[in-house]
Amino acid sequence: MAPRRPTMNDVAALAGVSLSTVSRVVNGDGAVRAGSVERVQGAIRALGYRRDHAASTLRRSDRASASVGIVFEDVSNPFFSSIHRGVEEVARARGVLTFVASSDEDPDRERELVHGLCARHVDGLIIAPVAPNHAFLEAELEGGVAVVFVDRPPAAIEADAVLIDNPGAAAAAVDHLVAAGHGRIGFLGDREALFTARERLRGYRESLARHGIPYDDALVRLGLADAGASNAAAVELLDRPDSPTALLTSQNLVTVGAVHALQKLGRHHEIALVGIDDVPMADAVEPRITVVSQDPVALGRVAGEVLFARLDGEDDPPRRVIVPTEFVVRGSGEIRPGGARE
Amino acid sequence: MAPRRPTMNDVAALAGVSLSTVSRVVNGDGAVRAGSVERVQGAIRALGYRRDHAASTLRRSDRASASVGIVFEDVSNPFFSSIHRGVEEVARARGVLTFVASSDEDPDRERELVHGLCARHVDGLIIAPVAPNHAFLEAELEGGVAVVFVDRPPAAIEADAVLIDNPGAAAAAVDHLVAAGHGRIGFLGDREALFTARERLRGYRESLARHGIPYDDALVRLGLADAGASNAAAVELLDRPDSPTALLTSQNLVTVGAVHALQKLGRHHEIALVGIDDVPMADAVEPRITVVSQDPVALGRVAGEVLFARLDGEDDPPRRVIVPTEFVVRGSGEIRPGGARE
DNA sequence: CTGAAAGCGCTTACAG
DNA sequence: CTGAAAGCGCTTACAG
Repeated sequence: MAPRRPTMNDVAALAGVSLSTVSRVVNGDGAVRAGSVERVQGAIRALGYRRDHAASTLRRSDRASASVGIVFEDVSNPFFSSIHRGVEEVARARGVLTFVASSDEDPDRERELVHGLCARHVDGLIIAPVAPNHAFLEAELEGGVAVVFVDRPPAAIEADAVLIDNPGAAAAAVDHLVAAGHGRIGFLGDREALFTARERLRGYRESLARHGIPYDDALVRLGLADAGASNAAAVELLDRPDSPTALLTSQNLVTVGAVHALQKLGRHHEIALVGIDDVPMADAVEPRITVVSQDPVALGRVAGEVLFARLDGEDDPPRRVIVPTEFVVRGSGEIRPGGARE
Repeated sequence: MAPRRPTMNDVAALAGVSLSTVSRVVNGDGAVRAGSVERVQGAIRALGYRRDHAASTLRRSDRASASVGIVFEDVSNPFFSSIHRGVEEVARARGVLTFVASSDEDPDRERELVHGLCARHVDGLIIAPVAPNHAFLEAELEGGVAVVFVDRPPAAIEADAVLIDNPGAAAAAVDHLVAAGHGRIGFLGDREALFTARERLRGYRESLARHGIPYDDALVRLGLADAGASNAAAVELLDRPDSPTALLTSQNLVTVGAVHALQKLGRHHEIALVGIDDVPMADAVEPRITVVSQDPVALGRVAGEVLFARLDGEDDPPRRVIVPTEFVVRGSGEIRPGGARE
């Protein structure tokens, strides 16, 4: 069977020094004679020794495991995998590895994942939260893990959060459509249980109000969790009397569904559309899709930086960091009522 | 500061039993009196105790940590994040958590990641390899980690691999284009250093040969690592005298770049295109994109199943599992030479 | 059914 | 500069 991996003891024996000395060399602890260092390093090479990180973590005073956990709704959603990428960039610079898991929007599963991750001694946690209450994190925080929320703030607990200006993004989209002459602007949104969905809806309403346009429930469809649901909702909405001349889609999958619906109906040159979140191939579609784009890699990078700042001992009160969005004009948002191009 | 997390000793003290008994209860080891079980469970609840997984791993005989490591080229590439999703699905059913990291196509980094993961005691590894040689894994394999390769086979080492039929996918695309009447079929491919790129090119050549079409270097562009490079290559290729009437794009980012190029040139209704790998929004583009689609979630699921079978003790010789692809006819691949639709 | 003791691979005072 | 010893939180024989 497997010939046991070499341990520090094996290295010590081969180098003819004590375990302590090997530990000092491995950790670069300085106070070791040059000759001993060489003998130890020779033994390490000869045996192919590598430190057992888990054992090291167990014993060392700071308990740092050089790993962090990330909990998303769905790791295969490009929005989240890009956030992961951003976190990884800053983690890598510190030799930190990342666990990544999907909550599938199940609060119970989110909690289980957090506990599983903490049981594996992650130094910190980055969470795109779904649970309505994160008080269960209190114990972990006291245990020393750092936690940063991303995309959505925590509920019932104080912690750092890295967000975009959700109402602002929706309002910018409405402003843009109003400027193009639209008065009947439909809103296709995700489930209201989600913070981002609620906040974007709020921005939509507030911007309408500022423009003196009455809010009309008949133009709003919520609870769209995937492209299929969005597609169906768009078809239904556009089939009604007094249907909207423009659509605001609140999220990338919702945008994809609405674009499909417009293509299917042959009304993609007639109905204006502005999405929140960029979508892949947005500039290969006809018309090209105007969006308020987030930079998910930047979101992840900032979340990672905030997390590591905490791990480095920063102890300011919890803060909210807002990562800027960008308005990307491409064509679909510049269609005037009736189908003319600006 | 942080009030130390409760340990098994704290539970034992509160429950008035020994450490061993607590361990038996926590591990469901059976042979404990019902009354003791209750007292221990009460203490666990009262203290909010949760087992330290890392310490448990260190001591237990099988050394299982209930975590696996995944190494991809780039975690934010949807192809890979979908594979991750598939792995996660089977891992979740076993309470296993996944580390995920990007090699960025750097063999050195791939090796470092593997070592970092093994130092953190992963039970197994799933790798989409970039290194030209994986002999460095030998030591880890002997140390007991299971390794499964996905998307590309290992080099210089025997291990399980989960792949698609790459030459077959490319050949199917060529067959389809030839059937539509094309004789000059361009090939846009990724770097030849990649197994998949080489194998798809081979399938392209073999299919041309079967159809009696001479291979022409002037129609082939390789080394396209991203959409931008592919875009530029397509523009350049189509600008030449005797340019192709159809394109075979060997990978999702390459397809995206080529689609952009065709749109930009206004030749998307004239030049046929078949891609390998599906792309997002493929059916929202005009014409809709015909592809040989892989199922990356299935790739990940199968890789996970093979990995866990090994961890369960299966010791057949290393095997290759081929996950089927699907030919998805959507429009772009059915354009005839000269631009007519089939 | 239960407990005392050893030990997983490492780090960290403590002496020298 | 170096080593012997204790101990991180747990599991696992071994006795009883």
